[in-house]
Amino acid sequence: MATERYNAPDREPHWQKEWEKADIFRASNKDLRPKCYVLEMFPYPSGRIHMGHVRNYTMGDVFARYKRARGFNVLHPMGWDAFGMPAENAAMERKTHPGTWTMANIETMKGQLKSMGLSLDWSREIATCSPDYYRHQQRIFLDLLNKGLAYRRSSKVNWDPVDMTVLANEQVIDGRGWRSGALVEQRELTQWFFKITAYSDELLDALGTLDKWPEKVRLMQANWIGKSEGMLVRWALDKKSAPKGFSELEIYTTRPDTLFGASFMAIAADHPLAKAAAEKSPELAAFCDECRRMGTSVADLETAEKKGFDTGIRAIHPFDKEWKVPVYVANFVLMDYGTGAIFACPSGDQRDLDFARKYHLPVVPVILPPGEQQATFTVGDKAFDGAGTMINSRFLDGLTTTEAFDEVAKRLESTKLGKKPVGERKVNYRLRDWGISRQRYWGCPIPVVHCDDCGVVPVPAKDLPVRLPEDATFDKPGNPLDRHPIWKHADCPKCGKKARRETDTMDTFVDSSWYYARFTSPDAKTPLDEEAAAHWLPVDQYIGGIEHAILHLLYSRFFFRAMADSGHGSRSNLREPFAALFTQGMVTHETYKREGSDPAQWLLPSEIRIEGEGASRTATEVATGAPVEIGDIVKMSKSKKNLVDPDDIIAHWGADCARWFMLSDSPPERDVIWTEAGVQGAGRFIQRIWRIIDDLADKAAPRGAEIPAVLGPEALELRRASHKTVDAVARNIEGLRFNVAVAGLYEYSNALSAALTKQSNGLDVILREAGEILVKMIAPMMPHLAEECWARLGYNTLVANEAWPAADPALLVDDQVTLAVQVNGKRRDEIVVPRTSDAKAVEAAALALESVRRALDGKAPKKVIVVPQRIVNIVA
RNA sequence: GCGGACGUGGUGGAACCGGUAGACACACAGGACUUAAAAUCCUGAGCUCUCUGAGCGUGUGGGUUCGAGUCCCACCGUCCGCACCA
Repeated sequence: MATERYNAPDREPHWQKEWEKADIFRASNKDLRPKCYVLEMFPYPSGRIHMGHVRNYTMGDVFARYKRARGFNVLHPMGWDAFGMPAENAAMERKTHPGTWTMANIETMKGQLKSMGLSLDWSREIATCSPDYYRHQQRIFLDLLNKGLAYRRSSKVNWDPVDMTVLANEQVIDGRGWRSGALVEQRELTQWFFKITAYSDELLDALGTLDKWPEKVRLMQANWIGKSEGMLVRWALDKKSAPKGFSELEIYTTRPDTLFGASFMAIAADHPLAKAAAEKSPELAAFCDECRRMGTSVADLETAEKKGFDTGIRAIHPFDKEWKVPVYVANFVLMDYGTGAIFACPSGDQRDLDFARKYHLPVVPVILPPGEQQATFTVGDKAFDGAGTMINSRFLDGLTTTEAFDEVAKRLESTKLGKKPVGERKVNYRLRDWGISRQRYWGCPIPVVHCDDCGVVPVPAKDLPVRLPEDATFDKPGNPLDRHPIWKHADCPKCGKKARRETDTMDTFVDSSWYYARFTSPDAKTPLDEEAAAHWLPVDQYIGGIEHAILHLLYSRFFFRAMADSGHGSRSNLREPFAALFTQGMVTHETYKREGSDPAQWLLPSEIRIEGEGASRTATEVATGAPVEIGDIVKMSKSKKNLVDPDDIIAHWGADCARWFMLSDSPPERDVIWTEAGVQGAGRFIQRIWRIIDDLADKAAPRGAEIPAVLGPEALELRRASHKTVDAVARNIEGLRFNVAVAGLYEYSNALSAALTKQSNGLDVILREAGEILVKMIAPMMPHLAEECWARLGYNTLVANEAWPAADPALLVDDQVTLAVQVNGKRRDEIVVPRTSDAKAVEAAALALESVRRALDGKAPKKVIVVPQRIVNIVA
């Protein structure tokens, strides 16, 4: 008996080589077995993998390996989201080329991923920064352009005047650029857009079909799309008060039913009418400026009170020429939603009510909430925005809210102002088109040329890819493509005259909007091989972080459709790319900072030592012996330095240990706390499995031994446990409840070690079965250890190629069942009866119990409820 | 403000469709082995009490039910998302 400890760091590379030699994870497009496409969100090659990657890829790998064992033809590819800002920043800081930096990172991280023992098909590897990838993206872009799904328009951007670059909203902090600290300007810039709004309804409706997506993500996307059904209503302006050239004001409302509660109109500071009015009033102009400044900072918005300024303009109520309503510029009205103008009904909208109270504007209740009396109903400081009965609303009085909406719509649609109807029904969306222009180097070039005569001219398909110039410079701010001496000079493909290349590159979300589809045919001459796409797609299980709930996942859903509609679909006419989505939680860790440091000086977990337990735990810095404060448990991050390096864990404990830890205890969708104790626990379990198999290999019957017809009780008990566990673990892996599967495996190994000390008829044969079952069950989770155990059991094959063990249904049910016995709902005892006992026999057995008689205290039971195989409840 | 999720031992968490609450693990305590330690193995443990028994117990308070962690209502707390969306 070899009682040596299992040396994971020594054995893991061996098995990784064996898998590679056997090339077992390569997926064939021609395989006839049912397919299963398992995908984890591909990483940005930032330099090294982190624990979040370890968790994400472990989950995907368990699922992929399990599905392989279940006989599926599994596609499990990996690639690199390789374009993006950090590479350019690194280029600036270290004077390397973004491409060099990125490729070096990919090499490192690929090695790290390999050391995790993932069952990946590396033959399909994609890096989005490779011209072999982005040439196809450019091709798709041109086809979208052709279909009108890509277009240019002027739009406002956050401009950093120091870095000379456009910033995303999240890069603007307190009105300043996140890197430069410069005050961000709002600039009008002509930008490229994708027409995602053309799919608003489809994207919203199809959410209903994504039943294997988390409800939370679907809800977030639905809110993001933000569909509302309302009306556009044109209000005539009182001629005497209106600026020249303005005769009406068009507003958007979702509550035309409350039209008779109108108290004032409110328009955005950027509304043309506001601008016109401001020309004559310096005070108004000043107010508008103030509103615009507010727009930059979210923190200001949160605390800002509702403010307005009376323009002096009066609007005429659509149902009453004599009724004039003041027009205010208000800081809470947004120019880019609806028409940038609203009518306000204070009794039905809290915001309007606050405003009306502040400026002493009329508040007329028009909806009587259910259960209220009109005579006594008054509006205090709470608006009522629910459904009810119309009051104070002339011809609408007595109608329900919905009926009133329809009635107003009907009347406004048939009334004319000028030549057009006063009102029309209008569905509005919060969703805006996707701006994809980035004034940066390290992204996919937008393949068009600007010609003075011909305008925007697409680069002909035969000239793709438009490659990034290798010799760009990164020594100063601004767009390296724009200042490159020759790159942007191109001849117009149409007329041949000198023209300028587009110097914007695409948002990296474009790259990740179709990589999953490219994996199905990574070498195809066209963006997609429609046969391969039809074969593999949709992705059967997609796994990634919740932070991509909206943008990446919504863009991908859009882009996949847009591709299909511009000639790059799958043969199966699929619309949704991801059939099932799982969002895993973050990896968190305690934080450590030098005592009394302010600003905090954080220390790495590896730089400190912890003593004591529980509340009396203290930490000191290893290098200096200085005291260290133990802080909150938060997401692992560079800034808090609460990082554990996967390489260190793998080198010391092995990949299986890291994988097992990631799967244990915490439900996968919740955050997991990385602790040293947890790693040790996982490490102990690995040794325990090894000892069990080692011991079992000596005690068990030889391979292929027949299971005897009659088994001793211990043997039968173990056999039942084996088959029950197979069944439970399978169901838990299918449902991605890895922590529950892990608990089942712990329980099973307890049963197995106990069985190893027993004697029973046929036990040796059952031990052999049990050992093989155990190894096959841990194989998806701890694949290296499983191979080692498989070899110890006498095989020279790979357990990675073995089928998942079949659970015998006959062994999943027991002959005897234990029933709890309750008296008046309180558990008093339990009885063991044959599973097939009838209710009468169970009742008799329960009533005969001493504990039951004592609880009944001589009283006769009123009623006895017997739930077969579950419980007996005696009602006294 | 709106929307959503979640509250279970010292800790992470389990509990299928309303049927024995606390599986499994971590931490802890005791024991075995050892010169000793580590490792390993065994045992114990929700809380309380008048302790061979009983009471209480899944954030709080109600309700439905023979029976509620699970369903319903109200409240409290924590976390997340969106944010003046007309």
